[in-house]
Amino acid sequence: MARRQFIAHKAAQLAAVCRERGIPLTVQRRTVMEVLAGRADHPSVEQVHDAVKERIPGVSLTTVYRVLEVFVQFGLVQKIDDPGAKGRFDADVSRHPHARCVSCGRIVDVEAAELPGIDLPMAQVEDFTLFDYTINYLGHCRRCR
Amino acid sequence: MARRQFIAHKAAQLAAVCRERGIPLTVQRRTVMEVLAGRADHPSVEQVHDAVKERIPGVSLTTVYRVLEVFVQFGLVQKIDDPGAKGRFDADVSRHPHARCVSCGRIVDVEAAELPGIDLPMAQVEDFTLFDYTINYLGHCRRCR
DNA sequence: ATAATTGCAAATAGTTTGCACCTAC
DNA sequence: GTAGGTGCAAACTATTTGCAATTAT
Repeated sequence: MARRQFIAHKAAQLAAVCRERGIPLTVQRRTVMEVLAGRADHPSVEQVHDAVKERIPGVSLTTVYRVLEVFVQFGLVQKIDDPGAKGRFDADVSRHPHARCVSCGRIVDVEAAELPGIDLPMAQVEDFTLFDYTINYLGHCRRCR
Repeated sequence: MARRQFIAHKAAQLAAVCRERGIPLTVQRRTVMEVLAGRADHPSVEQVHDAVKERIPGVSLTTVYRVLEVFVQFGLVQKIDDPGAKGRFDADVSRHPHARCVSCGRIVDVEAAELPGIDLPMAQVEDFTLFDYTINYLGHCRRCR
C-alpha cells in the first residue's frame, strides 16, 4: 500500500475506533496517527513528539505518551521489541518481521514476501497459551557497516 | 543439558574468557554467572542482584549492571527483546525462541525441537547485512489465563 | 606492583502521575 | 453541559557515571 493511502487508512481507522468507543477524536490523536503512519522508521516517543510539534507547536511529550498508549490498547499501533530501553512504535499492526541495526538501533520492516516460511507454527509451551509471535532480524545497516 | 552441567559449563566459559582477555575473574563475575545460568526465567538486573546478594551480601546493583554488560559484550550472555522498559538476560546464547506472557511479562524458553521450521531463511533487506534473528511468541501463562 | 573492578553517591534518561484547565461531543 | 483529554510540574524507575578504595593477577 502506498504511504498516502496508508495514512488515510489509519486516520479512518482511528476515527472509527473513537466513534465506536465514544472517545473524543482530538487534534493530538489525529496528528500523532498521521505522523506515525507517515513514516517507516519505527520512531521513539520523543521522535514522534518532535514531528508532532511541527504541526502542533505546544504538544506535550506527556500527551504523546498517552496517545500512543491508547493506540496500543486499541490495537491501532504496536509497540515493538527492542532490547534497548526505549519504546518504539509501528502503525503497521500486521504480523511482519523487523530488522534492527545492532550498531545504531535503526529498525526497518522486512517484507513478508521476501521471507518464504514466515508462517511459523505456533509453538507448544507448557503452561502458555500462545496467540502470536514476532520475528526480529539483527544486522548492520549500510551506514554502520 | 542438565542445569548443574549448564552452570558448570558457563562458569568454565567465563573463566576461559577472562584468561584469554586478561581480565580478572572476580567473585562478583563468577557469582552473577552462576546465578544467571542457574535459572530459566530470564531475570532483570534487579532480580539478578537480589539473588547475588544472598551470596555476596554487599554487592552493589551497579556492579551487576556492569558485569552483565561485560558478559553481553563477550557473548557470554544475551540481552533479550522486551517491549517493556526493563533489560532481561539469558545465559543461553544459542538461537532459540522465547515465549512471553503479555500480562505478567514472564518469559520462558521455547525448545527448538518443538518448533519445526525454526531455521528461518535470512531475509533480504535493502541496505542491511543480517547475521541473526530472534523469535518471540506472545501469549498468556497459566496464572494469567 | 599495577591495572582493573568495585561500591557509593550523584547524575541522567525514559516514563508516569496529580491536578487545574480546556475541548470534543 | 459533561466526560474525557491536555499541559505542566513533579515524581518515579531504570540505568549510567565519577571517583576513591579494593582486589585479582
